[in-house]
Amino acid sequence: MPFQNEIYKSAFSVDNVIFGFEGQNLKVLLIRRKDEPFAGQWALPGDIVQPDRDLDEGALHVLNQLTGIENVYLEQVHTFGKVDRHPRGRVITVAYYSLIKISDVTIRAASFADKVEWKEIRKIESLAFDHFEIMHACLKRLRLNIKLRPIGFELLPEKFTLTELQKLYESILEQDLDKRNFRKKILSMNILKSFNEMQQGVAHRPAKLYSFDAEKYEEAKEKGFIFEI
Amino acid sequence: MPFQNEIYKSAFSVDNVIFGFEGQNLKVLLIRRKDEPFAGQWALPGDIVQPDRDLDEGALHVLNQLTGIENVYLEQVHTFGKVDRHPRGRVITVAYYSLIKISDVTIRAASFADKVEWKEIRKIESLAFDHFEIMHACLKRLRLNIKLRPIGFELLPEKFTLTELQKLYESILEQDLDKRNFRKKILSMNILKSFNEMQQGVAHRPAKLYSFDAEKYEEAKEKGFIFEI
DNA sequence: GCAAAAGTGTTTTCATTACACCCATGT
DNA sequence: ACATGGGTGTAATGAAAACACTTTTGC
Repeated sequence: MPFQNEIYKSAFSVDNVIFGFEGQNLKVLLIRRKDEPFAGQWALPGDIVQPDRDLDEGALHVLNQLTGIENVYLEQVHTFGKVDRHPRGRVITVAYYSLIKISDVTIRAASFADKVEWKEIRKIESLAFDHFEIMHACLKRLRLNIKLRPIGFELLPEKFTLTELQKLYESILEQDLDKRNFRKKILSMNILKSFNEMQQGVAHRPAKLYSFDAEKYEEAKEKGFIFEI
Repeated sequence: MPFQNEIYKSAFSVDNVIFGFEGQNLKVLLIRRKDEPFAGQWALPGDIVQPDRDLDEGALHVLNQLTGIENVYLEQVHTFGKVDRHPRGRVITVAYYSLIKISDVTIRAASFADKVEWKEIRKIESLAFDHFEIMHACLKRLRLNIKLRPIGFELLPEKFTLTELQKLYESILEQDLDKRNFRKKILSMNILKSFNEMQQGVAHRPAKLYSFDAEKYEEAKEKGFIFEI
């Protein structure tokens, strides 16, 4: 086998596009690389896959190192394997995205990163390796999935207002939605539970708080309900 | 590192689910394995990825070896990497599917296969490794994509009748479609060209022949047309 | 009392569904 | 002449889109 004795001999890695939502903006968790190649540049968090670790576990491990959290929505998107995508040799990478609630985590630097930060996705202009392309492939997939599965809630705090949910959809889909139609549609699905609890300390009429009701959703699904925005 | 000195030490491969359509049935091209493990069993055609070959090329190479053809619709679906998916060590495999016109090709055995055959997808009950699962992941993806992109034509001869097209959709989606509504929808898209040519030698009124007009489709797409069945 | 976002229904428009009979050909 | 699939239109239904004003709070 070729490359038998090289460190970077055909290796595979996982990269994880970690999405979060804050202040009406979709964000991505990036690291600043400590080492060459691309030292000092922003990149997606990723890691070489250990021979005794499943791919999904590898992606979760990366996330766990940066945030300490364990249970998150994770989805495999695509595998990038161009021969020359890594300057040091053949590295095939499996791209994942995760959805997390920014307010629930505190990020911390990891061994492979010098700095870790949430970046607004719309302001990112380039990344190390082919990570910019990877990020966009994941965003594209997220756009598709968020319309067909109730995963948007993964990005919001446990309790949220309907307007927050709408803003989330608008920022991911990059299109404005009609307030009345959006609320009508979501509420008619019957997959939210509401509380007798209101938003606090806002300088306007406070909004009602809701949360996603996974049980109701499962029941509805049994009966043939199909989520669609 | 485990598997350090074995041939199968962390390797990656591609597997290609090659779909074809014949006699109102969706089929898949399978090989019968010559060697252990799983010698004598049916499996998806696949190969180890050479270090100097892109993943897509790897998938096309497999197809080319079995059929001799080169230009086909190819799509990456998912990467399977469970630690124990291969009995001889860690092998991560990238799954693709291809769509080909059965009538255009003659299949031939390849070095790694003892026999190569088109099998009706509905009659396949098990495959070597985790190939059954892989095949179904690809079928699921095909079902999704065929509704959103004009790729069904890849499975039909250059010229086809509307009923053939409908049967193709019905067999992939596993649901019956209304003849009048189907024709209305397809024809209203304006992405087919028709010929003054009819089906020959059938014991009923001969049907008109159509083919997919890629140019018209591209033009329509520019103007915002979105294919959807 | 003013600014700011919450909350709420009705009408119009368009796409989807359901449905049945005559036509052209081979045997 | 009969069997077989080809070809065609209209009405009913339901989902999506468009649209504007009143309410509640903090300051």
